[in-house]
Amino acid sequence: MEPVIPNAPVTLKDVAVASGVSLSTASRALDDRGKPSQSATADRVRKVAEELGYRRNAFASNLRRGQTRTLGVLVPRLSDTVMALMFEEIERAASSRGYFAMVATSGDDPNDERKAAETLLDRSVDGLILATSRIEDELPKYLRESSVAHALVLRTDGTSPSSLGDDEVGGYLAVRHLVDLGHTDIAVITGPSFTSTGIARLAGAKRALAEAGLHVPKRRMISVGYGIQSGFSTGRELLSEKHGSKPTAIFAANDNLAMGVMAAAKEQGLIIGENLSLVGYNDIPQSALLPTPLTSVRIPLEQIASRAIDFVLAPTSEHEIRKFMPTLIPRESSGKPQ
Amino acid sequence: MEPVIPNAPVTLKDVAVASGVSLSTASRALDDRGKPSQSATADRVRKVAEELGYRRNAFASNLRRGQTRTLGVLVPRLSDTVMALMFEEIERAASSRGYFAMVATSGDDPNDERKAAETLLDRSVDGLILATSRIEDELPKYLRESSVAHALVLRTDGTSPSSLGDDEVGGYLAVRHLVDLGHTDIAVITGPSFTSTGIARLAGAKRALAEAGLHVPKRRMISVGYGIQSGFSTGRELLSEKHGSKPTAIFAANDNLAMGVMAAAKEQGLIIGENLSLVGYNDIPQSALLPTPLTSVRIPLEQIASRAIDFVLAPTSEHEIRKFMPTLIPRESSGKPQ
DNA sequence: CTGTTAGCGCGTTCAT
DNA sequence: ATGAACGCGCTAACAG
Repeated sequence: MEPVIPNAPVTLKDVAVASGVSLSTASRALDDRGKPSQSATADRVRKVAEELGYRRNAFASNLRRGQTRTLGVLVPRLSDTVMALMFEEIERAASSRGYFAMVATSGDDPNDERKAAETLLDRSVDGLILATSRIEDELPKYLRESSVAHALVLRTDGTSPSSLGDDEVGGYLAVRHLVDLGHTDIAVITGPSFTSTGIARLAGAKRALAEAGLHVPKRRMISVGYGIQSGFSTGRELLSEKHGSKPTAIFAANDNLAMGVMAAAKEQGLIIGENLSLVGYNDIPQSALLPTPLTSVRIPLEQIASRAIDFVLAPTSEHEIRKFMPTLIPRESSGKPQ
Repeated sequence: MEPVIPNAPVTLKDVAVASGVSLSTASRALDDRGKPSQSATADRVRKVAEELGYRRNAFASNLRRGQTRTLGVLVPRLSDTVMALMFEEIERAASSRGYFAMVATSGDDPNDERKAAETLLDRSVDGLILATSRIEDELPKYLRESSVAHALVLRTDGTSPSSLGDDEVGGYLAVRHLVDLGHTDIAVITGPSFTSTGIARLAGAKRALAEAGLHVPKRRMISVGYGIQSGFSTGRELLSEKHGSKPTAIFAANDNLAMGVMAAAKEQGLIIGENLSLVGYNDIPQSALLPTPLTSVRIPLEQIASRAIDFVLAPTSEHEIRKFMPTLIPRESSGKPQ
C-alpha cells in the first residue's frame, strides 16, 4: 500500500510523459465523466496513472471545467441529531451521484446563515441545500434572483424548490393517534412559528382535534424553539397545577422537545405512557431506546435527501414543493388515558 | 442587499479595469494575508472591488498559492452527538484562524476511513484532523509517511500528534466518585478495545478500584461498541439476575451507553440514582436534561479542537500527545448505595 | 482517436 | 509602489 499522497504529487504531465502520449490524450483517458474510452492507449494511460499514484488536482480541474461536483449544505446545527442525520443522508445521496457534500452551520441566525452561504458559494459549490429556511426567508429569495441552483429540505419558504415531509399530515397523525386512544385533553408543543415545520405540524394537530370535535384552549398550544430545554420548561408549565387541570396527552413537534417533556413529567411525578401520553416527531434512533420508548412520527430522510439533490442537479419547473408521507411509530409512551 | 452571487461573476480583471490599475496591483491590494497595503491606490481598488461585489475565485487562488486554507475533518459519524460537537468546535476554531473545515464520515470502518481521507486529500486540504483513529491505525501511519499535516482528536494511535481528554483520569474520576459514595459492587462498560478511549477509561476505572481495594471480576468489565443499543443490551445483561448479585453502580464510558443502561434499568424495575448509580462520559448537553440527570465526565472540547488545529497548522515536535483534564459533573443519577 | 494551442483566474517573479 | 509576463494543472477547441 503506497502512501495516500506522494511527497511530490504526480501531475497529469508526468502521466503523459510516462505513457508517451500528449497531455490531452492523458486528460481524456482519465476523464471519468461519460463513458471511458476503450482504446488501448487509454487503457495504458490509466494503468500508468494507477502505478504512479496519480490523483487529479481538483482545483485545476474545477477551474477549467467551471464546475466542482460539490454541493453545499446549510444546517442550523449538527449537534441536533435530526440535522446530523439529514446531512448524512444528503452526503450519501450526493456521493452516489459522484458529488461531494460540504456542510456549514448557521445556528438559526439569519446573519450567520447568509455568511455561511457565502462561504460555501465562495468555494464555487454547484448548488446549495438549505435545511435552515424560515418563512419569508431572504436567502432563498436571493438565491433565486442570482440563479443559484438550490433546494430546501425539511423546511420550506413556500417558494423555492423544496423537499420535505408532509408536516401537516404528520401533525395530524400524531394527534389523531392520541384521540384514537381516547384522550380529550391534549396539549401541543410546536416549533418556532418562523419555521414551516412548526406551523404545519400545528395545523395538522388542529385538524385532528377539530375532526374529533375537541376544543383545545390557546394556552394548550405552545410554540417554542426546538431543543430539550424548551421541552423541559414548556412541559413543566403545562404539567404544573397552575392551570387547574393538566392535559393527559402531549404532542411535541420534535423528539428533543418530547425528551424535555419526559424530564418535566418525571419532576411532577407523572409516568409517561400511564399518567401522561406523549408523541414526538422525527423518530431519531434514540427515541426507540429511551427508558420509555417514544411514540414518534418518522419522516423519510433518505427520500427527502435524494429528491433535494435532484432538484439541485436537474432544476425542473420552479416552485416545486415535494412532500413525503410520514409514518406514525407507536411505542410505549402513548397509551389510553387513565 | 445585492444578490450573493452576481449572474456574471466579477473577476479580478474586472476590478483592475474598473480601478484603472493592472491585474497585479489589484491582486496585491486585495491580498488579505499579511498587512493590507495602505496606499491610496490600494484603498481605491478595495472600494471598487466592494462595489462590484468582487469575490476571489478560490480555485484559481488555491491553484496558484498551493494552499487552500481548508482543513479536512474525519469523524466516524455525525449522528453521534459527541462527534457533532467536536466538529462544531473544530469548525469554530478553524474559522477564527481564517480556515474552513470540511467533514467526511467513515462509520468506524477502516476502508471507508481511508476512502474518506482520500476524498478530502483530493480536495487539497492543508491538513487533516481525525477523530476516527484506532490503536495501531494504518491511516495516521501513512499520513506520517506522506508528510501530510494532521492531528488526531479524542482518540490517539499513540504516535501521531494528538489532542484529547485524559481518559485515564476521566475513568478514574468516574469510578472514584462511585467509590466515594460507598459503592463496592461496581461494573464498568467501556468502549471498543480498538479505541484509546475504551482502553484508557477502563484503565482509569481499574486504578480507582484498586486504590479502594475493591476486586471486580472480569464479567463486570465489559467492552462494547459506543451506542445506545450496546448500552441497553449490556445493561440488561449486567442487571439481570443471571449472575446472582447485581452491581449497585455502573460506569458507562460514554453518555450513549449510559442512556442505554437507563432503559435496561427501567426494564428491570430499577430506579437510577436509588437502586442503581450511573456515571456516563462526555457530558453531552442532553445528559443534564434526562428524566434522571446523568452524572458525567466533561471533556474540554473547545481546548481539544484549538490545540488540534495548532498541531496541524504549526507542526512542532512530532509525537506530541496533549491530554486535557476532564471534570466530573455530579448529578442525580449517582447516589449512595441502598 | 490524437496532438497542438489557448486559457480558466489568480499570484508571483522580474523589471521598471 | 507598479505593470508585464509567466505559469499553477488541467480541459476544451481546433485541426489533422
